[in-house]
Amino acid sequence: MKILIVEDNLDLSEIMTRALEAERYIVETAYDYTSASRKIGDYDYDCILLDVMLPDGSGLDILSELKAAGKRESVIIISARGSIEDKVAGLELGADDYLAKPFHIVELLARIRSVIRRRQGGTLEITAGNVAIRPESHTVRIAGKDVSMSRKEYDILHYFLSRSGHLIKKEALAEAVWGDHIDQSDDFDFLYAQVKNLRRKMADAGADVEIKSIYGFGYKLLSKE
Amino acid sequence: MKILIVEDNLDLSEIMTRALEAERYIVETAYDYTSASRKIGDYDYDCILLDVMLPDGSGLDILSELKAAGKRESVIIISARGSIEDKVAGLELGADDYLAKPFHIVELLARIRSVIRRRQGGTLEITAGNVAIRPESHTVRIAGKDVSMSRKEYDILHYFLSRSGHLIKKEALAEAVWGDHIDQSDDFDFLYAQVKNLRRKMADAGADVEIKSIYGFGYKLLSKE
DNA sequence: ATATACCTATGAAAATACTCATTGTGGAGG
DNA sequence: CCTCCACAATGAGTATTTTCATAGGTATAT
Repeated sequence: MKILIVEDNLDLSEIMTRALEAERYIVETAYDYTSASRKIGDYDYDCILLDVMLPDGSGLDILSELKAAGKRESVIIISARGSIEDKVAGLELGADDYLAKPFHIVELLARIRSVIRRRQGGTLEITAGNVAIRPESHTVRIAGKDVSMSRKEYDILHYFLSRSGHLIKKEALAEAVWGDHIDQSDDFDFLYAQVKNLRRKMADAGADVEIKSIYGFGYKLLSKE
Repeated sequence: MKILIVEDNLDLSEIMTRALEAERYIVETAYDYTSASRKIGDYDYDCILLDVMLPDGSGLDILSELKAAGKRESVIIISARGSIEDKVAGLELGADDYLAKPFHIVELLARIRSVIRRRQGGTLEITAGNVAIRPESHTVRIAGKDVSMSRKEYDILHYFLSRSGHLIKKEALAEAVWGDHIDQSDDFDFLYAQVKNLRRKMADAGADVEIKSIYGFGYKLLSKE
């Protein structure tokens, strides 16, 4: 279980880190909006602890970005001022829980456990148009029908769905799906081949979104027409 | 480029983090021996900045573990006492560079660049017996001859070589090579199949080490007879 | 407009990876 | 020592992934 702590108060951040590591979570930390945003883009976490007040921005903006990107991380908002506005705003933006400072570490641990448990039970879907994948079951539905996908096809579709509408660079996609086995000298034939198959499967199944090519960069998942 | 900072002084750690992130490195931090050791086991970094004095152990022990595991991370030792012993001990244990506190951030950045540059040039090998792989070129040599390996075979061999002589659990191997696509309900047929092929290739090529089965657990790479 | 260079797409062949059914093997308990 | 059962290995069949040769597109410069 991988947790990201976004908190600019170093003392508090350290206390939380130690407590969570003692519980065998894998912990990473970010101290400001910028680095938090980058880390969330670069990695997948199971849970994010999000301070609202950051030196260079609001934690709530990170939350919006996250949801806009269709990412599935659970988020617990942590706010210094026990203010109702933050709580409401946070939960409306899709946060999973809220915790006001100061709090007891055991309280935090309990919330994390509960949030993670809830998430695993919930039939979480990532969707765009009539295309949906369920990471829990590794399953794809298009236009209401289950469609079988190979592993690479699934991985690519997952990557597209979690960044629906955004520009997806070939290099980033390759890195995400194929890992570090990519020589820069390589061409992207292996990628083209998979994208071709994925496109065909999506079209055959009647998907109302499609993988557009962006010349010189990569792809973008957009609704048809 | 992913860098791990192992440093118990939070102020210093934060300063370094900000400076490195500004240079577009991906930064993670650990504040003690235990969590550093775990993170190094769980992830691959390009460079590790290692403080010698940690609350619960010595950074030099982390260095030894790293080398024992055959991992290829570059390490820069950072020591508070500008002591000669630490420097000598660190470099003897295979550290790539040494930096005494206090230091200027630019100095640190220069060292990191140099260490990473050097590493990319160097023809690093991981070996056991007459079997060697060169991660840079994704190449395997057995008994002096290049042997071609498929991707999975290479990955498995890499995992074995970096843990030569140690017990390797099936679950850990599967996790490392296949990633998260493993249902616990699954059997390990896919793994058996790959191990079989790898064994045959190694034997055919005349390797003097072999993959032993450890009943109920997994495997171990040992010299023949 | 046209040429050009560079991207991207495609089908088919080749290589690789996985599954399944079956056989072999190690070790605990009788 | 034998039996049994879970674990591990195997070969063959199937599916997936990659490579290769070739063709089709897109932007830029002429």
